[in-house]
Amino acid sequence: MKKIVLIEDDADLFALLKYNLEKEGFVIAGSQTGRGAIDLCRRERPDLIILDIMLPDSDGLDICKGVRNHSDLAHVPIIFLTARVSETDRILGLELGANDYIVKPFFVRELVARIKNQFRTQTVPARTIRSGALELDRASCRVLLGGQEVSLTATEFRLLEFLMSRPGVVYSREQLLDAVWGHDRAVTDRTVDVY
Amino acid sequence: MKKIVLIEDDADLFALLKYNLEKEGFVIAGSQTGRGAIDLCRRERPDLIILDIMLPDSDGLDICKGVRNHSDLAHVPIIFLTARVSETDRILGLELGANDYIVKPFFVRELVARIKNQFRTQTVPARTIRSGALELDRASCRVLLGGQEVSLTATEFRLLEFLMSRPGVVYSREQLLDAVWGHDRAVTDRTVDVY
DNA sequence: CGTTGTTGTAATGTATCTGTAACCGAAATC
DNA sequence: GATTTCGGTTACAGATACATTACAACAACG
Repeated sequence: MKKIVLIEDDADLFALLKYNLEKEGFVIAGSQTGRGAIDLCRRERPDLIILDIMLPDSDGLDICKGVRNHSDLAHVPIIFLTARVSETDRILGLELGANDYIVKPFFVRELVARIKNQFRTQTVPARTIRSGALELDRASCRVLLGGQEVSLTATEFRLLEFLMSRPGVVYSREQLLDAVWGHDRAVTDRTVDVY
Repeated sequence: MKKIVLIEDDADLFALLKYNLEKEGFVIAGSQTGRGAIDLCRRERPDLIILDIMLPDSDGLDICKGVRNHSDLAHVPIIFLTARVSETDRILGLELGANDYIVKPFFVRELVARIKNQFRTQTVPARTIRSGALELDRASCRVLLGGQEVSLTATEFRLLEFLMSRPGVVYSREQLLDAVWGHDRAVTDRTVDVY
């Protein structure tokens, strides 16, 4: 199930979108203010973000930048809602990293089509990751060391997958807990040491 | 070996794609102009066509139409390259017959994945799948174990078919429910365990 | 050189997960 | 209308994965 964070200050539009997107089977977390939007995304780990550009308390583009600066969120597709065609140039400015936009007023059906399109166009992660004699197969959830299968538990596998997919990158215990154990964990950081 | 015709006017991108696709084992014939693209395809009889939408001398969509009007080429899958998300609507316009598209800039890996996906979805699924002593016949919906027929219920068969057609791949209960039971299921995930 | 804080590892208790049998309702079949 | 079959749920027991803790080794610091 794909999770979407929706940032839109207009209460009516917010409700309309939430209702329709949930009917489509998406899980919606949302906020009607820009303040705290990034924290919301960090907590919710959405698969996609829908962002109104004009917010009373902040600029959607700033939120976009903030999201992109977060290593965990940098890859999450963002679709902008904008009231003016004239803004679209700003939106698609390369380094901002918007993936798509839609101009108000729009048909919900079209937004849904664009959302699905984002999910479809996302890059497929490689099936196997290699590092020296170590080989990890995402599809079969198996790990080979020098051709020999290594038996791992689910958590061990997830941790190894996370690390191997970001070779050479150093993470704190906190970050590893967030990434592998999830945000709603109730786990000491010493657990990471053990694993 | 699959042959691909590549129509892309940007010389750098053309060379990059040609290099990478050949490394993937595809045979590449190509042109950096739209003029004569259809004749090229008629000569080369490719298994797939990659087509830039914006060409200096012609519109990729016209080439697409031309290809589709040729009985020999009508069935060849076409993947579009486009610079703008906003063009995707035009591309997917039904009667044009594009099979897929990818928005620039893209990862070569993703294009390769889409190409393979085209080839994969084209192939007719085998009538029987085998795994060790187990043999599943899609047409007759029968399963043999060591030549001996095994009596399965419909749901059991669908589940086994799903798993056997993707040997070695691990799925969560959630995924299996989606695949075998359908999205509008009203079923506990423990049901998967039982099956 | 002693103290303090940090990290690796094995042991441990527990909570969760998983396999299986029994059960139940609905639909199909006789 | 009775019976069978199928699909789904539930209960229970056994397995094991998980988080924690304790302890030892080590590093850091004064």
